[in-house]
Amino acid sequence: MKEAPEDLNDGLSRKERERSRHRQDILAAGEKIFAQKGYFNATIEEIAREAEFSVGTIYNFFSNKETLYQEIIRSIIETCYEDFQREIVPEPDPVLAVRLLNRLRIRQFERHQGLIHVVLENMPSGRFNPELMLSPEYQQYYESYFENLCAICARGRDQGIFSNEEPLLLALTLEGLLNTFAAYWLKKRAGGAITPEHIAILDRVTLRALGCEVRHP
Amino acid sequence: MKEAPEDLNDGLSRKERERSRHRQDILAAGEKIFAQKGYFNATIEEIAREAEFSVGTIYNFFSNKETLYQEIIRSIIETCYEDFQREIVPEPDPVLAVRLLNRLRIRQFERHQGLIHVVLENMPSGRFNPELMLSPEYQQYYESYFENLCAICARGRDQGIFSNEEPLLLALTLEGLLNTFAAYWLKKRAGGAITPEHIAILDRVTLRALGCEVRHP
Amino acid sequence: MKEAPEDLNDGLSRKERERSRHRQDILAAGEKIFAQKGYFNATIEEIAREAEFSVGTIYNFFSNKETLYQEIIRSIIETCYEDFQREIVPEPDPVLAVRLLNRLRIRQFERHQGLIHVVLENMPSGRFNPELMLSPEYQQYYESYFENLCAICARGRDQGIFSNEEPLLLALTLEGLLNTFAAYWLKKRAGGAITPEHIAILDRVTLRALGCEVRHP
Amino acid sequence: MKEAPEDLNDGLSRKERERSRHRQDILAAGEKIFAQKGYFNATIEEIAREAEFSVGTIYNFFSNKETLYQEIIRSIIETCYEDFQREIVPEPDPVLAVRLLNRLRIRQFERHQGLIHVVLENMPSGRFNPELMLSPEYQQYYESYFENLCAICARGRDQGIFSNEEPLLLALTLEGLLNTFAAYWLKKRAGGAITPEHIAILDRVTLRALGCEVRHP
DNA sequence: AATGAATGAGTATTCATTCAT
DNA sequence: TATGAATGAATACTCATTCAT
Repeated sequence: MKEAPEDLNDGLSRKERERSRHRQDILAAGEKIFAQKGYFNATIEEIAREAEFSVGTIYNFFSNKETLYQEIIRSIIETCYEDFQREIVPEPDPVLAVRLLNRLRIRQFERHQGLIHVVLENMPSGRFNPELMLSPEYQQYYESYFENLCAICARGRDQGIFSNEEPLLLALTLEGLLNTFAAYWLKKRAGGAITPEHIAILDRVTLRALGCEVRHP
Repeated sequence: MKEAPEDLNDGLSRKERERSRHRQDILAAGEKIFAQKGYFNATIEEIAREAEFSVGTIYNFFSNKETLYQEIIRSIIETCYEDFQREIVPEPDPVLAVRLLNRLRIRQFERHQGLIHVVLENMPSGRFNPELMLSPEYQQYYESYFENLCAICARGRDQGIFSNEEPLLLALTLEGLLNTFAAYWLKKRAGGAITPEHIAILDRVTLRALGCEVRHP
Repeated sequence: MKEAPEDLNDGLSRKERERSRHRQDILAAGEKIFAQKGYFNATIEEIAREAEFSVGTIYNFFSNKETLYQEIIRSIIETCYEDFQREIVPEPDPVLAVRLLNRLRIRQFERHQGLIHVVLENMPSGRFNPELMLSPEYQQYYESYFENLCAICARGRDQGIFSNEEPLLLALTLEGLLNTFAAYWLKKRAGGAITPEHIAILDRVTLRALGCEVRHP
Repeated sequence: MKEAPEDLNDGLSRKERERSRHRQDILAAGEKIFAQKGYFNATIEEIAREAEFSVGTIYNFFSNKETLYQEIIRSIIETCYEDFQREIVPEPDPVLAVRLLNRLRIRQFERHQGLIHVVLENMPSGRFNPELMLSPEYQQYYESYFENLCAICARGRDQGIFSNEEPLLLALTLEGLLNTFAAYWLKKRAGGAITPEHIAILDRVTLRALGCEVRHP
């Protein structure tokens, strides 16, 4: 009878579910430590301690430090990407899409604090950083993301709402402002969170930069 | 009379000049290797090889790897800062100042490729990166830079040329666009340099984002 | 029932006992190499080779060379101190106590050959040696040792057996003679061990110096 | 005319005298630094700084660090030996000779503080120290010193003043007490020097240990 | 002779990775 | 599977010694 509810768990046995949970624990511990210390200053031992596993167990799940790191980043990228696909892409109104993206990005910055810069630096619009080695397979996410972002901008432009510019330029504009303001506020905030006022500013700034006159700011 | 030619060399003796040159050579080698590999993957031995000195000589000039790195970054920051003070700050016309800044930043990106991200991430508008440890003394450059940038934006706003926004927001806008576009073009370029067309786009995008209607640049 | 045999091993598991044995092996190897070469000429690599472990393993047990050295010296000091407390202190007869101390010290010299000088030079009666850095925590052993030694001398004096001198002076006298003769014989001996004749001489010399007339020892 | 006085300078030219003086300066600087830090922690650079010469100049006078050290120790040994030959050996009265030796040794301890232990550890009665490598040529000084010391003790014994023991044992006794008390007082003294009272104690202790009854202590 | 910059062999230490239990 | 002790390659850093000026 104990086995019955497993049908609800993606068809995984108890063993499999446990293994999957352990894997998640290690990823979470890794994200925490890498975010605190950076890739080179983090040690497997410390991650193991944080995950409450032994060093050897880490290696039962991930073949080496590099792989563990890439998996963590991959999961961040995937989560960010999926959020974008789910929350932003289906929105037909370009202005609303931008507003939603502003909110989403702020959330992503807040949630992934110490590692978001790795995601952003590997974007086409991110600064080249020789230390941050992302395997090329992540490129597909970035390309798809940018295509969708361009599509939104193209729609805005074609509807005469945004400037009559190449969509890619509009997308870069959006990215640049979004990331710069979010980074600035998160660095400055002394314990305080991002407020609705911040969001309002971000909406105003991004929309104006896209060439869209904003009424009541 | 032996002393005469020295008057032209900052009053330095040949020995002193040679020492200064060697120091520069090491800094140049360090910049090259750190830019290629990043701080942690660069080794003193490789830097020494690049500089055509022995390992020990590196340590005669810099007390450790960290110090060498900080000195390299410091010199980049200082150079960037001085260029800004000399070329941009004295310009009374806000629009022209922005155009000049666009050109300057592109040059800085091109010149310092692999390390410019360290400078930018330590700006108030840069992303938090636990790996990029700059000693707090550089803060003064950043503060002064931002103050000047805000002053330019304030002038533009007060003259009714830029949007009626807080100068700090205008400055962040400018920074965000500048760095995003420069990074994008430098990552994409397949050997090709930044062209005047790129600069024209940058002028158009930044000025529009600042709220300034541009006719035909 | 599996637990039964462990009760006989200080309650340590096999793993723990093995770890403890390895630690002892490293300490022994360290004592041997440090004794042969001295602190600065000994290398961790050589100690590791002697202990039949890798370099890294040494560092799993001791955080650095200095600590390893101090632990070795500490264990010698503790052993010497405990022997003294067990064998000498309880002896009520001052003359017999001195005789026993003579024998004990000779044994200690023989057993710790190359490192006994570190112990002795950190005694209040030892020569100042800037190279021999013992952490101050060992002071307590020395103080306690000297107090006990003084107590023995005081008893001998009060019983009219030793000279009517300050006990401290008697203790220093004893120390000086003990160490000087032991050192001399151990340096000179060409393979030969310390003989009963040597001990007899030591008894005669020390007791006479303490002011105690010896008949036929 | 300036050259005339040189006849009084061992027939050395000004050049030669200057060179000799520089050599002495380096030896003095070396003694100071080696005494402070010990052989391994002292650096040639620091000695050069103390001597107010460059590193290269040190090597013009001494072929390497080891040699410089040995020369310093040699000069201490020679000085100590010569003082002994001059002040103690000619004294016919054994008791007075011991008293004079006590005073001399205290002076030597005071003068050579940080390096006297090197001299003493290389005596036949000194503790074996693997770190202190004295070239075997110094052995002659030690042998001659001990022979003379034994001769004094033999005289005292033959005159019925000292115990009827082997002179070598008497000599070791003397050495042991002398060095132990001197070391103790020098370690303990809080700025205060060795006083006449200390000397009186030393006389009493050494003479009693040699079997010589002392009247008014 | 005096200088001090350059050299590079020598070593302590770290830490990702392995593997026997 | 989980463990954690053992491994050893990699590297920063030191400092005695050399040598061109």
